[in-house]
Amino acid sequence: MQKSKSTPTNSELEILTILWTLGMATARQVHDELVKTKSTGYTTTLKIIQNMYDKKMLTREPKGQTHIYSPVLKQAEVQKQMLGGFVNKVFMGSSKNLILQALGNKKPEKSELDEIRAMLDQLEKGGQS
Amino acid sequence: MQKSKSTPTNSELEILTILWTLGMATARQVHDELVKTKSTGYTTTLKIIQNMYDKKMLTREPKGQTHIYSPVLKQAEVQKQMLGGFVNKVFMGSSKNLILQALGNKKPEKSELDEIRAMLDQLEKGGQS
DNA sequence: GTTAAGCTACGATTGCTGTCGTAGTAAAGG
DNA sequence: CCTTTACTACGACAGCAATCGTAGCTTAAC
Repeated sequence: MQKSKSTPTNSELEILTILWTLGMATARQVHDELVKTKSTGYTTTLKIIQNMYDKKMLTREPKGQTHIYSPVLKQAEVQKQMLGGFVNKVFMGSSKNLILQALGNKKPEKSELDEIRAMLDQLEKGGQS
Repeated sequence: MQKSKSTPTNSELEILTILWTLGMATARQVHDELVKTKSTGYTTTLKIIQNMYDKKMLTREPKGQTHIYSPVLKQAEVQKQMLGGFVNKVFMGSSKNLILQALGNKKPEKSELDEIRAMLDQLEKGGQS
């Protein structure tokens, strides 16, 4: 019996991030990317990918004797869900405090500030809750 | 030999959050608060608090036959450190994307938008990178 | 003084994550 | 053919977080 939903673990997230940039990939390809940033064995990577497949976080199609994996969820969806949990746990549900803290931590580029301002404007214009 | 730093676990964070609002408290007081939001046994709470004490996340002073615990780190410090890790893991280091996502998720109050705007202004005025 | 209540401290246990070794299979080289 | 290489699938294990039971101590109650 395989587990259903839930939030990805750290290792799973690393693999998802790679898949989001590659679009789809074999376990070997993912592992080759992964090894650039951390030291780990191939079977470890494969095992986690298989777990993710069992959890239905990934789909796969056979290709020769191997498989090509693709993420089920879009990056933005996972980010949204994880951010929601994070703001609840760490910032007691206050997005505002999170944003202020994020701004204070490391100062963004001017162009990024402008983007954020544009978002604020759009929110305000766009109306209300 | 006890472990030193690191980021608090979920349960530890729940307890820290309670201690940040209470300032200081006995294990019993913390547990009474905790039980309002989750179902757990007293010894479980106590054990986690003791772990936190061993890890030096809390200080304590004896009071009668019990102890009064206080958090070592300020809430903002822990938030800052956890936010840093989170933005790296989930948003590939982009604070901007995190902020945009946070704004998009649930729209803040007008007053909060203003606060954020003020922060933006201050950042820009203050001058930086 | 004996019992009850409340607390601390100490294992023991469970579940999950990450780690890897190994067996088995299939293709590829010589 | 036989060996090497590359991949899958399975199982075992360690570390850690969380959970709780229990023993032992101290104070209050009767």
